Order: sequence, then C-alpha cells, then structure tokens
Amino acid sequence: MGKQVTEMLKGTLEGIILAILSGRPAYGYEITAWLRERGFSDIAEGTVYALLIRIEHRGLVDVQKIPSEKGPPRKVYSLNAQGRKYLEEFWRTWSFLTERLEQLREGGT
Amino acid sequence: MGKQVTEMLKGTLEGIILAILSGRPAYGYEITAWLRERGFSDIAEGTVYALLIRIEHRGLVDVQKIPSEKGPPRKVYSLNAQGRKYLEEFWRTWSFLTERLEQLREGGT
DNA sequence: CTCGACTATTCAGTGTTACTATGTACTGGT
DNA sequence: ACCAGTACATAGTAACACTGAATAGTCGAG
Repeated sequence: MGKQVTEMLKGTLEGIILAILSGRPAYGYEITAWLRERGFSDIAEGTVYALLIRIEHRGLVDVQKIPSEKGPPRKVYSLNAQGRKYLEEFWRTWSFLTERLEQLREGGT
Repeated sequence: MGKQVTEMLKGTLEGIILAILSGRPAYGYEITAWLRERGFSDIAEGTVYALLIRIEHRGLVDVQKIPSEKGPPRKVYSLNAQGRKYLEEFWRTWSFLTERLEQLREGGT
C-alpha cells in the first residue's frame, strides 16, 4: 500500500494489535502473519516487534516466553487489565473519529 | 483530548481538511474554528496552517489571497482536480481501515 | 491615543510513530 | 554444509501533529 496508509496507521496500529490480543494471547511473528492475511500486506515485521515492546514497557500486556519447536522461543503477549482499559479508550477515540469523518463524507459542509 | 487522538489524526487530519475544502473554499482561521466547533477541541492553529502549506506545495489546492475587513489578508484555499483525486484515494484508504477495524471490534479474532 | 481583544498567518523546535534495512538465532530438510 | 522457514531485535530515517512564540491588521474601551 501507499504512504497514505502508513500515516493513517499511526496510532491505529497500536489499537489493532491490542484488539487482536484482547481475543487471545499471541506472539509477534503470528501477529505479523495475521495482519498480512487481512490485507495489511506490507506491515514490516520490525514495526510489529517495536510496537509490542512499546506496549510492554507501558504495562498494557503481560509477557511469557514459550519454547517453539521450530525456532527461537516465542514471546507470547496477553492483554492485562490496564491494557483492556486502554483498549476501551482506544475504541472511544476511534468512534469519535469515524463519526466525524462519516458526517464529513456524507454531509459535505 | 489526549495523545491518542493526536496520533490517530496523523494522516487523517489531512483528509479531513481536504474533505472540508471539497465542500467549499476556506481559509485557515475559518477551518480551525470549524474543527473546534465539531469537537476537535484542541487542534492547534499552527497545525492547520502547516498542513495547508503542505497540501499547497503538493499541488492539491489552489490559493487566492483575499483582503479581510477585520485583519490581515486571508489565504483562501480551494480543492483542485488533483486534490479531488487525492481525496478519493483518501476515502478508499479510510474505508479499508474502518472495515478492518469494524471486523476486529465485532468478530474478536 | 494606547491598550487589549479579535482576526489571520508563520515558523523553529519537539515527540511520537511506522518504515527500512540489517543482524541474530534456532530447527529441519536436502 | 547449506538453505528455507521460524522468531525476535534494533539503529537510523521520514512524516506528521503539537508547543510556543512572533508578526500584522482592525476595532472599541479607557
């Protein structure tokens, strides 16, 4: 995709990943693959890992190292209470934005 | 609002302003006021002006200087053909994002 | 007539974010 | 021994919105 998506993802990708983790725990490689399947064709692996480390430092997720049979150990992230709270806030902010944009798209003005 | 909105606005604010201009020509001060009325309570004036200059340099808008009775001359921006094309692309990108997020929000996984 | 309030634009410096590119490390198949 | 696939990490870059301040014009109050 283009630069447009890249910029729009700022602030949103974080919410996307938190939302994924709210469904079930997951690790970086898995999340990257999942995103690619869903049309985020060129989200770099590095981006996902950096983001995961960021939300870990912010205390939004818990981490568990689990050995893999096919490579280095996986870092499995799961959303904790603080993360859920943050995710809720994310959805509120997202709703606010989508409502304004929907109005703009239709109403003109 | 918080930092969350700030980050989400990246890439989106540009589209918002192009969408406003697609309805009618407008100048910076007016756009800022309009945004504030609609709930974007703390978008800095400086931000709007910087963005306007950016889209001007990209050739998405035409500019006309019009004297004001109440202050310095206004720089009135209007969307040109290229800008309209870019706006359409913006809406496509935006739709893509909202669809994915809507799925995430409902479906879980 | 000077001061503040409102209108209107600009700009240098900052922080956050995603991308690029590369490197590390472990396993299994040929 | 080599390569593909799995899995994570990181230094450097570009883009964007924010902060804070400066500049400039008009008008009404004191």
